[in-house]
Amino acid sequence: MSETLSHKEALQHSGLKNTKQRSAILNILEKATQPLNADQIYLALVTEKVAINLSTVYRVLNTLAEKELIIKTSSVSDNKALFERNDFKHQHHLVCVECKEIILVDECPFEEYEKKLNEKIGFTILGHQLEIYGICDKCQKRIEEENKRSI
Amino acid sequence: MSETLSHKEALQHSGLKNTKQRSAILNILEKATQPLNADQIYLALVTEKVAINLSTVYRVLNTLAEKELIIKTSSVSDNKALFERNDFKHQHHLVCVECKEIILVDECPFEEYEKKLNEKIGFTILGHQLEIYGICDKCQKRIEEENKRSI
DNA sequence: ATGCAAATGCAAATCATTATCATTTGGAGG
DNA sequence: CCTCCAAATGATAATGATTTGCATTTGCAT
Repeated sequence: MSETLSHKEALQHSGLKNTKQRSAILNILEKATQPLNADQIYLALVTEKVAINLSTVYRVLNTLAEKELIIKTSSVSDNKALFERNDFKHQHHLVCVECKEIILVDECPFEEYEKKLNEKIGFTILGHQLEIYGICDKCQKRIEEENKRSI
Repeated sequence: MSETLSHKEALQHSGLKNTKQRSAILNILEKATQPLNADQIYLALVTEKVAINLSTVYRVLNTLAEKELIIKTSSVSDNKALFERNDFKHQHHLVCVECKEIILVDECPFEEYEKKLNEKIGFTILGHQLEIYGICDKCQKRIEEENKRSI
């Protein structure tokens, strides 16, 4: 299976052993459509009958994030760290305040902006993290329906 | 003192009592040059001889954030919530990865970007949160000095 | 001045995460 | 294929960040 082969290579390349637990966690994040917290990942593993300790989940996640195989982010609305696969694509999160779903988008408006900041403040930019809040298409439609019904 | 008068009015306007603790916390955040976590706020209050319980600090911060008198943010590098005054100005954080200082900037590149997202994905944007990582001017100079010395 | 609901102090509890140590495992090397 | 050992894990305890419950205090309307 070429997916686990690339995990094995990625782990090797990072000087990490290819353990069942690490591979399983990378698989979970590979399949996920949005960033997950440690507990969600743990539950997904349990659901797939992978024997693992929650403390190991935390340790593995932090290790993989340190090696940049995955990305650790956070969310203002939660007091929990979030993790997502690192495709080495540059993406941002759209967070629906209704259903809490996170939509990943590729567009980024920063090139010009970062140049401007560098010139103006002398700040050497290494990266950024952007979360956009709003309401997704689905929830907008649902809310419109509900508004119609309440008339 | 017109500062505490405006706090009193802001609290009243939000349906909250004007307690010593709330006023003191708003003052701390008013004076701060960057977002602070609960422990930093608690220590600043203690330093100013304000008698308060840490659990009250948490409670007051969450109450004020709920009423949008202050803003609750988070930082990926910490497992701690951050709080800052809400000037109703639109600002972003530049985070120096060296000294951890947070610099507030007014510039925002989002108008065009948000229009584009709305058209493309049908996402109704209500707001965003942006953290930019890099190295501030001061630390760049210090690092250059150190590099010169190590030759 | 009074009374009452909101707010606070305090301590305990909960939640999210990390540390410690005994045991297991991946994989290099022979 | 076997051995050995350092890395990794399981299990549990601990820690740090935050929240909760309840008795008491306080802001403020009357």
